[in-house]
Amino acid sequence: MDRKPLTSRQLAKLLGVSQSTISRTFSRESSVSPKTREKVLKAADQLGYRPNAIARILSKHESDIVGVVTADILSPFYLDLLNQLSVKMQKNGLHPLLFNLPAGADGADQLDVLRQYNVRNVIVISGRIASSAVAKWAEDGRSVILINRKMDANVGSVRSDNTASSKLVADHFNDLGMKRVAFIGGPTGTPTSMEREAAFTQRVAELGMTLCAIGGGQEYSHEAGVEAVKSVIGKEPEAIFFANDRLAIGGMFALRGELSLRVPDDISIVGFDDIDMAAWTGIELTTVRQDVTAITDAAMTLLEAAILGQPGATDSVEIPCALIERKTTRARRNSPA
Amino acid sequence: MDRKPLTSRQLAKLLGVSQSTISRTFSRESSVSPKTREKVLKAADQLGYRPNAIARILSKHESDIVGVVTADILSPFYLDLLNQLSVKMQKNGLHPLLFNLPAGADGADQLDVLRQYNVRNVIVISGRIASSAVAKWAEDGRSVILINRKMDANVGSVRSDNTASSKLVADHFNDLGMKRVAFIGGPTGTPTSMEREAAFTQRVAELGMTLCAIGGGQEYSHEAGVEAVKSVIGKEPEAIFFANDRLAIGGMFALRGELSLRVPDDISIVGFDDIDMAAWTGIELTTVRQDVTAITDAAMTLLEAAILGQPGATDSVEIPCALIERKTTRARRNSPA
DNA sequence: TTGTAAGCGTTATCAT
DNA sequence: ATGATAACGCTTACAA
Repeated sequence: MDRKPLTSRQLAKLLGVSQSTISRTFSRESSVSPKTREKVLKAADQLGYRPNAIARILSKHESDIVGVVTADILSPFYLDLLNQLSVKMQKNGLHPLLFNLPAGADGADQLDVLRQYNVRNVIVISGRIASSAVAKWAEDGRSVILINRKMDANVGSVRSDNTASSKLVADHFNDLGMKRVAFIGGPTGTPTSMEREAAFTQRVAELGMTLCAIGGGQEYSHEAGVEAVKSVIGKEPEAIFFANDRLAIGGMFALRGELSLRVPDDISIVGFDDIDMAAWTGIELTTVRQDVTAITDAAMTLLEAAILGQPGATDSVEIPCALIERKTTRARRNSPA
Repeated sequence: MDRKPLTSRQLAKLLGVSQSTISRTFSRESSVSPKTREKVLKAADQLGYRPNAIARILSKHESDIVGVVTADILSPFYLDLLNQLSVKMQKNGLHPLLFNLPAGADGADQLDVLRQYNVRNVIVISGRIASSAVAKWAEDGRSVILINRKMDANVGSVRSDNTASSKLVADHFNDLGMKRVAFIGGPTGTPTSMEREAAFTQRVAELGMTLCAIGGGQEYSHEAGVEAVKSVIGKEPEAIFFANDRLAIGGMFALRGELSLRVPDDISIVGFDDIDMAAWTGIELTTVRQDVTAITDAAMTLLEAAILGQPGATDSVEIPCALIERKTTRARRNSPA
């Protein structure tokens, strides 16, 4: 019923103090006598007074709203990321204004809107946003933090270490005695997928295994995994590394179903991400775990630096991944290993 | 580099018009001559002027920010919901400010924050927010739209029709010639799960089948599905209805794996939601589809009504669900059907 | 149609 | 430590 919230001016009048006194008791380091501060705080609490955030933003030119730009949040991995990010932001008094890029959008419009809201800091989870838009944003004194994406521009980024972890997979296959291995990638041209492929390929060669096939190139979807496996199975790989878990699980189902092969007895497979499904009874996929907690923690650190104007805000941090061995890899049959 | 965005006052001076003229050309139905309007628009475009949203909100007391309160967005179903909701909001010039309730939060604080931002409209996806907080919000002239949740208070809601669709499942089992069926629910006390159970139970009785077991009561998780199936299998049900797809898929894996039963040859199962996994090769779960598109469309309709102050904003709309028959149900063995 | 001026609810800079 | 008062960038009567 109290349609109009109390303003600082009204509260001030009620307490017989000046409006600035109210303002001061609600801003950090300001000079108010403990006595009046307490009086104000108590009255505010009783009457339900809250400083108006919009007015504060207008006056201070800085808001505690943080733009979060995403696109195609299909994967549970992104969900997890968004989840953790949003609770951590809240814990720090920051509020995520969400922008989900529709098909075809390059993010420039969205950043424009953010600018209208006096937002200075943005976290980008989507790979689809245009570099030029990001660069322009960063140029006029605003900050952007890229997740799992790299850019030359002067922006912060936090990414999983695709290179080291993909080598881990090659090493694992080698330990298992594999000779012929395959890679199944995500959409052609995706930096992430390309990095994983390059590192895996290189390490495979170093170890003297042969990369007998490369598949994928479509979407990061279950069905793409199914199809890719079929296109690759003719080359008789003993082990397949998939660019993510969805592909891998699709591949596993195709292998066990239509192709009548046993995983891991006949063929080993490894995914990437460690989405929660990967651990499920009946799936138990060996995979590379992206440390979402570490990623979001790092992102928050960069964000805090950006807000405080500290130098670290444009750091580029790389988060190590771990190989989680579950039940889809096994030593090669007839292998001495 | 242009750290300070152009203001309407500066633009006005540049064009030799008054500041209000600028304001007027950017507000809907205002009296500006076509000539000056065009002049202003052109200059604004060239110089990159954008009206400052924060100042507008402060002045107009209404913002195009919409609060979105969620919790435990684990399920792909919620992901889909959030995804669609966010793109549809954007399409209407609305911006979702995301609040992800941390464990133990009842949402009151989050609504308080929203109030500080002059936001009037909130969409609640979480079942965890306290009714009292919602009621209080609705009372002081603000609107809330509940998704898949019902409340007595004067608030809008859009929900899937749990009752009718659960009966559909019972009918399906009956058509298949089943005699003994079971239900596996979500967390005890969850309204959604209770509704599904009640309707299913009632219809099962009406059709003369026997409900031989009720399981679940833990989380909506894969592992809970695995465990629940084990606890229920002793009663020898011929078909099981799960309160959601995650449970059902967990149950299916347990059935096919540890329990060595064939699905659907030995036992039929049906889920709820129709998350994308349900359609995957190798899963192909028969399930009740929640029409996320219809749900989000309805939510947007309510939202628009709320914004325009129209009466429909507190409607309670129910969205029908469809039974999607895939490969986890089959006529009972030795059944005449 | 256009301009003037008074808010909107803060913060910040002065005095006192 | 506290109180005036001028921004902040807009919207909106009211006047011209």
